[in-house]
Amino acid sequence: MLAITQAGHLACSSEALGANNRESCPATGIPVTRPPSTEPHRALTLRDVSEVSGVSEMTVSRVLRNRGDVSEATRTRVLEAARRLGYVPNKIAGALASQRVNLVGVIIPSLSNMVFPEVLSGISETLEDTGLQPVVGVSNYQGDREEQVIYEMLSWRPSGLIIAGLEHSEASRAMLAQAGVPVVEIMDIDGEPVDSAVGISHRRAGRKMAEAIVAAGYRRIAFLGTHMPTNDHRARKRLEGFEEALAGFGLSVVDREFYSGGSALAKGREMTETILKRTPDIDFLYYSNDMIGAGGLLYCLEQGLDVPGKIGLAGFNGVELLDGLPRRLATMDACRLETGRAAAEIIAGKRATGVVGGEVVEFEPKLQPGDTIRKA
Amino acid sequence: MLAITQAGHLACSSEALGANNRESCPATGIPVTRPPSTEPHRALTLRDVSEVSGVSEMTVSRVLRNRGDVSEATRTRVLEAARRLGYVPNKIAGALASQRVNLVGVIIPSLSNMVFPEVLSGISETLEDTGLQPVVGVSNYQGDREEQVIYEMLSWRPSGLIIAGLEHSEASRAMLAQAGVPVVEIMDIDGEPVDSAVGISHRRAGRKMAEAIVAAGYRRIAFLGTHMPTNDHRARKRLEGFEEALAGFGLSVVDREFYSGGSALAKGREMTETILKRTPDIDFLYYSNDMIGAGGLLYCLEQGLDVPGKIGLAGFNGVELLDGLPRRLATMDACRLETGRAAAEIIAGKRATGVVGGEVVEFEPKLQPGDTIRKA
DNA sequence: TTGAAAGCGCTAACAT
DNA sequence: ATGTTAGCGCTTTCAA
Repeated sequence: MLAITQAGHLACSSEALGANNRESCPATGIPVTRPPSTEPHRALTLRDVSEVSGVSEMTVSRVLRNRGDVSEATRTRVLEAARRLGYVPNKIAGALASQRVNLVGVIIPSLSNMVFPEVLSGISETLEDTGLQPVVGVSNYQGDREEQVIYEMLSWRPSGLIIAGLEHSEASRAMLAQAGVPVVEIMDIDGEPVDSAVGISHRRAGRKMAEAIVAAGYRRIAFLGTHMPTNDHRARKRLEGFEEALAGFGLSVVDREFYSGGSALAKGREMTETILKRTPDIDFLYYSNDMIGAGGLLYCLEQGLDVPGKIGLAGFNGVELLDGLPRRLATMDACRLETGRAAAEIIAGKRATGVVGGEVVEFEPKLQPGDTIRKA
Repeated sequence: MLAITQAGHLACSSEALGANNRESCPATGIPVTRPPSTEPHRALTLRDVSEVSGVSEMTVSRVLRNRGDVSEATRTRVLEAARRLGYVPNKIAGALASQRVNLVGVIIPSLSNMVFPEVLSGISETLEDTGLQPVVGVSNYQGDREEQVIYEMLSWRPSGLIIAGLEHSEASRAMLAQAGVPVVEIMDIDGEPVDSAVGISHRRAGRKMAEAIVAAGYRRIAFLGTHMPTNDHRARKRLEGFEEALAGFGLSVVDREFYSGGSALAKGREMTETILKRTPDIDFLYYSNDMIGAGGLLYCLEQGLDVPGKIGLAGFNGVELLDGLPRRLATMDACRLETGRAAAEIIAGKRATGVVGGEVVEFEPKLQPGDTIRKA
């Protein structure tokens, strides 16, 4: 099942050894100066470029950063030398000296849920032309892990921090508050941000969906979602808003089913089968995400159920995937791309500002009725 | 659609200023307490902790890194002081002084294709207990962008670099070769790695699939995939291997269809419809990825086609998603998790080794026949 | 337009 | 077990 080949080749190129060590690649059999294996790799410094180009380190530094006035002649010579040597500046030293770091920490719970990579895309897209670089940390939905990641990131003194959610341990909140750089909490605005926040109100999203469902005439409504003891605050808030709105209509969720782990599509099928067998008169299935909703939809269609006539379905997130299903699942867009963009803009715009201000950007989740909810 | 609230609070606490927030007015020498609002945030240093705890900076440093012998009493006092102040070490300074950086650069083409986040999971899982931290860079399938990202990453002097693919610009290869740290090229081993490589042979994967298809008795075989002018080398190699093997049986691909962009599931449907209308006697559809394959499968089932009797289908990647489909699409596992793990192990195991060795780890892609290919 | 000196905050190496 | 000294490679500041 697993084959391992030991190639044991030497990554050797004459250029790799720098200008000041003439030697040949061992493979060719031509005499060499140094045995490569004993040569500890020494990274090039400004000094090397300085010596080769014949100008001071300071001038080399200026050229490489496009700072200050440098004569065209000098500029050319320096760039040429740097290129020839393959010089790569040491940002660690640069950052220490300048007290400036072009890194933005981004902390998300997971990479397996497409929702987060999508927000990331928005962030990285917006950061692209600001000279800032996102650095991603993953907390695995664990508070203590999140704490570690925050600590780790702050120790690199980034220009800003973007972090998913508003719920963090006390220690985490303390670190964020003291960070001295803009902090943007994303994907949820139902709560008290440490600094800035960008996202949608999940309570509101839940409420809106409930209103749409009731308006369409459904009454025996069930909820299906992830098992969310403490972790998935956003799903919990959505459910809270959902039930709150139902209560306003004198209704409540007639049954519910939870899962954790596994293929969401398959789980959606199973849960749907389970809940419909247990409570056959359900006329609407509200899923906490689109993938389980899609699984449920496939199940219902296979069973020949009348969707959306006898039974309606809705998910949450607005994932692109839904486009190819036999029927378009009703869902609600979580504005992930916009959220990522706005968060990045806050960080980018705040650079070099001493004052830490708080800004809350709320996006309005849009209902996408699809084909699985009756027209009102 | 978009609401913005300005909260404008100041993230300022007396603790943040450290123990020495009492200072003298330069002019009069009379002690004053500074108004917090005008206080530009100054990050705490070892020195602050040293002063508060009453031991030297060096000892504080030792405690914080668990290095060397420190008395339990001192240890406690230092930790207490650090905790109270909310001290977060400056890794930039630490890295510069120690010449060691616990970062591993990971460069992938995209985050939108779940394949890459999955490899990332394998990497980050394995790195977790090594003290190393992955830093992710995205190249958007663009060679020049990749070059920039490599440059940017190397300028932080990471302990290693993991990069998708074997095809890079000349400048990129030069940088990688000179990096002086282990470099692992992943997800493809058909080519000449700069240093180490981990992944599967896509040529071989294509060949294997062709053999399985022919063995099952299919003869009118079509290919559907991404439009791959220069970018998707892995898909290209797969197709090459596929056609090569077909040729061995005296067969060739009878039709082909390409797409780019959009929802893969929806595209899979469209392409399948198109190609089947154009060439009705096709008896096998080989897709370059599972998502378009799933779309095609849904289409075929809706059309009432006899799958796998009259027409067979296969995808590539072995994505978990397939589990919930009406029928399990035949596919080939690309060993993404294992690839991520092995790459991370190479980096972790090589730390502090001066020698640059090359190691090639090949995984064997496994055919998952599913329910869309006839039993031979 | 260019150069010299003085750190940035930490750790290695060497005292004590 | 703890402290002292001398940088790490760069940029800031000031001088020429």
